[in-house]
Amino acid sequence: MRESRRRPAARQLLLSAAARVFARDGLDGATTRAISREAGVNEVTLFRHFGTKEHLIEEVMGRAFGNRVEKRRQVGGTSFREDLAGLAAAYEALLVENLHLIRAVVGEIHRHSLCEHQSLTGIFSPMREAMVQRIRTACETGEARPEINASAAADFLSGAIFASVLRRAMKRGGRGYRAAEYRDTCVGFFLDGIVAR
Amino acid sequence: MRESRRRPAARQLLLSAAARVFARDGLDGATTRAISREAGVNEVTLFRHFGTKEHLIEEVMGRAFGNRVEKRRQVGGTSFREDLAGLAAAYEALLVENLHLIRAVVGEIHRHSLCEHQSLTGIFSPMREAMVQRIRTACETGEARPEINASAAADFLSGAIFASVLRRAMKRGGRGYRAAEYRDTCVGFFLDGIVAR
DNA sequence: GCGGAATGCAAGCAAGCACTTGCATGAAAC
DNA sequence: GTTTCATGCAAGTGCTTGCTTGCATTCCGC
Repeated sequence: MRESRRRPAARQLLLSAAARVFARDGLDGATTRAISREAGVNEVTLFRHFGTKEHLIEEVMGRAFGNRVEKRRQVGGTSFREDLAGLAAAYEALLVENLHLIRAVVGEIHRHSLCEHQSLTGIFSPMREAMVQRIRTACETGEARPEINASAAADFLSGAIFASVLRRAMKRGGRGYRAAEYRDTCVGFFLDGIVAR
Repeated sequence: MRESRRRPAARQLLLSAAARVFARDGLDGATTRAISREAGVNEVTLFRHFGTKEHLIEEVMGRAFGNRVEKRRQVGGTSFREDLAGLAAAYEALLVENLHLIRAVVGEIHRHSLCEHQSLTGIFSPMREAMVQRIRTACETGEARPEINASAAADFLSGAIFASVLRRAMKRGGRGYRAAEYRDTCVGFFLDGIVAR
């Protein structure tokens, strides 16, 4: 990059500080003063680099979600069940890692110019795609019923994981089961259903 | 109520207007000016009634979620599958109905004094409880496998519904299937699993 | 060493914010 | 008819916000 010559320190400091402050205080709640203070940089420098707060938001979201290359979607397990459990665990870890930013996005992004699609596609799609692929393969190899809609199935499972992460983040007391335990239970329900036979 | 004598119009107008503006602009984004203008009352009246904006938020959330008596949890269907499908549809309708407020809560409530527990318990719990009950009954009557954890199962299904509502609200393009269709597919997965046998 | 780019610093501006004060009004309660 | 009380209105206070300006400093390539 051409802007990385000389002293590009401030820009990076500002971007990572902004991500933290956005996560902590929300997109609207985060002030340019707080961000620059967190970055250890003068507030003026923020505006010299990004022009407006809105541009800063766009850059932060783009880096956090958009341009991310997901490396975790390894599916090298032995069984369908193991692969799915692994994907569910990886997806949950990804969500937990970015939870505060996700909460900010869910609540506030609709009031900003940044396209909602771009910001969430980056974090939801890669993992979803991996699940869709694995389920589709399973349908072909006979591990899963062939008439299954792989996209809907992936949305179903990943949605349940997503909601559980959100629920754990909002509720004070626990729910009587631990995260990993709950995740495995979900994969079990997903694969076997709950109906007696 | 003793405060309903005389002219209690302003208070109710303010509460319903606040709910709309909070949903539209977020908790922080909503200004007392905008709320009072939407209510058609003077801004001063808002402060005379609620003292601070924070108290207003508490009242609105309490009325929207806390004191709500859920009447929709009728479970009079014939089969387990039908009952579950009905509960899922009712739950989704409830979520869609309050979606904007829920988004605001998810994104911003952690910055306000209002207890997170109270605000979300009211909207999530009643429907969840109905699901737990029905699943538990199914386990006893043999409609579902007896070793199923009814709480985890209800969280699983309702979580998937919740995430699908959020997903539809955020994504521009559709996903290739309609809401009802997807919901029924979820219930199907939930009951039967996706594994071939 | 010199020039230019990046950064810091002090100050400030216009706007918007939550919230207050003082006073007038009108309708209901007595 | 008088009192009471909810409400409206106009104005304003102190604070914070995003953003700007002008100028001094520091660092790096040439």
